[in-house]
Amino acid sequence: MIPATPTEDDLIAAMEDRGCRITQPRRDIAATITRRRDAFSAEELAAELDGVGRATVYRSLRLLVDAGALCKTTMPDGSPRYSLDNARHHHHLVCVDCRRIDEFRHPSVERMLRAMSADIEGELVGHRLELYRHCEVCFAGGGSR
Amino acid sequence: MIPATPTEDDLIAAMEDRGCRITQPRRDIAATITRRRDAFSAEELAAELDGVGRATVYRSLRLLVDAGALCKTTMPDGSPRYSLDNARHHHHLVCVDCRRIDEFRHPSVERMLRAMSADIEGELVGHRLELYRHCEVCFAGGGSR
DNA sequence: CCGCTATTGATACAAAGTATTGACAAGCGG
DNA sequence: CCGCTTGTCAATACTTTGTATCAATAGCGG
Repeated sequence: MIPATPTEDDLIAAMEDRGCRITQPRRDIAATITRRRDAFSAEELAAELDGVGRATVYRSLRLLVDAGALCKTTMPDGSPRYSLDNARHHHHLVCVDCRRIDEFRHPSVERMLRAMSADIEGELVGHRLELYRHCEVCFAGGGSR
Repeated sequence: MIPATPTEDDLIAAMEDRGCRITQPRRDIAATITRRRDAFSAEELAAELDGVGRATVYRSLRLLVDAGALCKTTMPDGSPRYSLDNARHHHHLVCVDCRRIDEFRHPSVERMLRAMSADIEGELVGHRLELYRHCEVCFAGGGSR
């Protein structure tokens, strides 16, 4: 079974599974997130959701990240963006031009982690890996402008 | 030649090399950074430097990161810490308990990047890799408390 | 020693959240 | 069906990690 991009209902189910009440603001947030295809910042999302408090947006984003339905990715400048979580375990490929975020999985990542854990003292508990690139669209379109 | 941990003079030289004036605040910052062995936050450093403005601390940290004398590392919660940069190209091994930051180099990282760049469209321009662990000291001392 | 200009400290502002608070409202217990 | 408990809400204040502005100062080059 290939994990597909989560739908609005998937997001709502993810919140339900965590024992949360399904409120109108949370429905609105789930709908708005799934409607857009690209990665977004918390403030962008809040701006799109008139009538939903900023704090509620942040709380819901954290909820969805904790539930594994969303990913929080770090841009090269350190600012965060959120995107739907498609696959079980993956890393992010971030376009430094258009800020598009793609997920990828590559066996060499796991191989690298295995190789390193043998050489590292203590116990590995997690990692963060992000790759920055000019995506194929931006690269073709002339990288510098 | 094995690159050693930078000294106060190395930090000052790094700033000089960038065409900066060597001022008393910058001397103080270089001295304070090299005196402590561990990673630190910008606010911690500013608190230790009475008489040096917060803005100056942040400006100097950026300068030293740009000059390659310091590394800015992201903790699992996303907050940044600074540490002296020992080696040319490396990644960070962050202890989630004591927040100690070690540098490491492992050929499998470069191998992974090479393997992936073949499978990735566009042009890779950078990456971020951090490994989180319980370090050998904290692991031995009983990880949970 | 003088003057140019980088640098400074103070302060305000910005971005990305978190904590608090009073108001609701949803579900439950009877 | 009523009332209570408790989760959630919007608004707002605060926090953290910086950056921008600006008048005053102090390096450095001659």
